[in-house]
Amino acid sequence: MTTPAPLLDRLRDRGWRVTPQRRAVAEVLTGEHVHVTADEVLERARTVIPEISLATVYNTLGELVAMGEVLEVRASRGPVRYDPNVHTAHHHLVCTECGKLLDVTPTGVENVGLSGAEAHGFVIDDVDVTFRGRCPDCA
Amino acid sequence: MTTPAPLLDRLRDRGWRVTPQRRAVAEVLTGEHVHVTADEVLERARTVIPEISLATVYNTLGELVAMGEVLEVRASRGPVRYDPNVHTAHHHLVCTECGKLLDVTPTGVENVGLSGAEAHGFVIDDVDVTFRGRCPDCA
DNA sequence: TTGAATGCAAAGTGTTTGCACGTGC
DNA sequence: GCACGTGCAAACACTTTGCATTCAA
Repeated sequence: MTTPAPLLDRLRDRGWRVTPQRRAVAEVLTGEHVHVTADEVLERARTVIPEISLATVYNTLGELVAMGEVLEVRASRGPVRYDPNVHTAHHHLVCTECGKLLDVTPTGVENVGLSGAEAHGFVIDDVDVTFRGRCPDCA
Repeated sequence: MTTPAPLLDRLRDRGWRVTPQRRAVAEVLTGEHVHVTADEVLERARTVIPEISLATVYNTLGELVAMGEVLEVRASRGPVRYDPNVHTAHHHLVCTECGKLLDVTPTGVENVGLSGAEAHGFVIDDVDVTFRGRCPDCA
């Protein structure tokens, strides 16, 4: 139905052992769902593999994050959200009241970076820009 | 020894009931300690009020955050850090390996903002910019 | 005096881990 | 076949909560 996840191919190439569970998690993330929690991934993966466990979901998500295929997004409260949209630069807008989370791509922030001296010797992997406020419903 | 916390005055003006515990927490945050955890605040506050409880520390920190006097900083793992430096615009640099946390004030990022349309009707309170990477020790 | 703040401990939430069993390569 | 992945449940780290007691104003 959806596109046949090139994600899985990439993972196999990296030596990933492809199991039904991992495939299910990858498929959930390949869909259009933008910011899912581990529980939501579990719930959706269960429609394909009813016996998949939360531990496996966490394991898999953790590996995907480590491989740079998925981004962790933490709002002020509540569980971590996983964002499979790593290939389009974007930032986040989060409601401190209800936790609503939106993508934003403000103009003029794309080139946020650190000069050599400012990096304090760090190897920078990524920059996370989060706008906090209250959404129309909560304000 | 340090400056006599105008923070407390500000809080009293806002109708805060000033208790020894709250004073102790405020004093910890008035010091030069940049990014403290709730436990560290407890530990330091105990040197003044040995019987202060963790619950009170959390209560007080939560109120200070709600009042905008303290900022919450969440690294990838571990407990929330509290940053009393709200009056100088700055961003954070965090090591994804060991959790080390540094302040940075990169040039050219000060005016990060959202245009009306981009805000999606949100009332923006603040912007949080976090650079993630590995520190010299971990890289 | 009196409502707000405190301390304690128990409950909660989200995530990680240990280990026996199962399975992709 | 064997190392790696899985499911389960218990452990875990951090934070919040309920309630009787204390105390700042």
